[in-house]
Amino acid sequence: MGAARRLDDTFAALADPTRRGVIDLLREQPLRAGELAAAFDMSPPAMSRHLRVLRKTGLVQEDAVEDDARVKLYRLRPERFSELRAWLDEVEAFWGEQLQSFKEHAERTRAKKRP
Amino acid sequence: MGAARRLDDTFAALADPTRRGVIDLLREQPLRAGELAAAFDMSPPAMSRHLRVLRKTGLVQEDAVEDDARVKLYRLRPERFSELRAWLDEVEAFWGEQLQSFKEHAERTRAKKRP
DNA sequence: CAGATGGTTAACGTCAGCGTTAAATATTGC
DNA sequence: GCAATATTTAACGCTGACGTTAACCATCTG
Repeated sequence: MGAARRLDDTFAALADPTRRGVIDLLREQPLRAGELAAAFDMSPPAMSRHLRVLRKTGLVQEDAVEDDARVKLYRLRPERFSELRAWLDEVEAFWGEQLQSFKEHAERTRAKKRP
Repeated sequence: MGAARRLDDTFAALADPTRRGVIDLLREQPLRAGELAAAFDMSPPAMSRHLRVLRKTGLVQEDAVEDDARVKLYRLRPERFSELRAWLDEVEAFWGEQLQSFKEHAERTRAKKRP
């Protein structure tokens, strides 16, 4: 149940193009909150909330930088992506049975109509 | 660009728990629109719209059943899931470089402050 | 200490998504 | 032809997400 709720949040997080864009940028290098806001021509508060969403789902993580305590450096976190991959694997595990099931359902329906 | 838009829709489609539930059921066997509505204790119109969303993203496909032209049988369509997997692969391709990039960014920041 | 800088929270408006019921469309079977 | 069945479309209300600006907190710097 907890896992399902987390998947909800994960997919919702990824549904937003800005957030997917953020992930795309962080793929190459960690970036500061302000740099990300600028990259998407967006107000800092708006980006801040996107980052909160990504943090909450665990897709992203904020690190401090030793020189300046005001700066938050954001980077990706692999674990949650693995979870997503696990879901995909589970769904795709059943392709082979689809055709067979289709035939079975046809049988089932026909049987109901002609008992 | 078209692909990005489609990813938007795909993730948005999967963000809804009902629609993920539908996919979960269809994984085992194709089902009728009415059967799906009943399975989630939901009005037929509500389910109909969920199915429209899933159809639009191509995650699901509607087939006719030869006996009764009123009935629409829904089943999964593997192709779009592959597309999702491709996105995941792309994102995950860069894990190895993360640590290195982190160091580089630290350098970059420090250099800016002490030129 | 005063001002500037980096970031987040608060308050507000707008728009899109989800559910419901009522109506419409198409098909079946007597 | 006419009632029943399967599904979709239409119209309505509500709630939640996203963006903006203003205010707030912490930290750095001269």
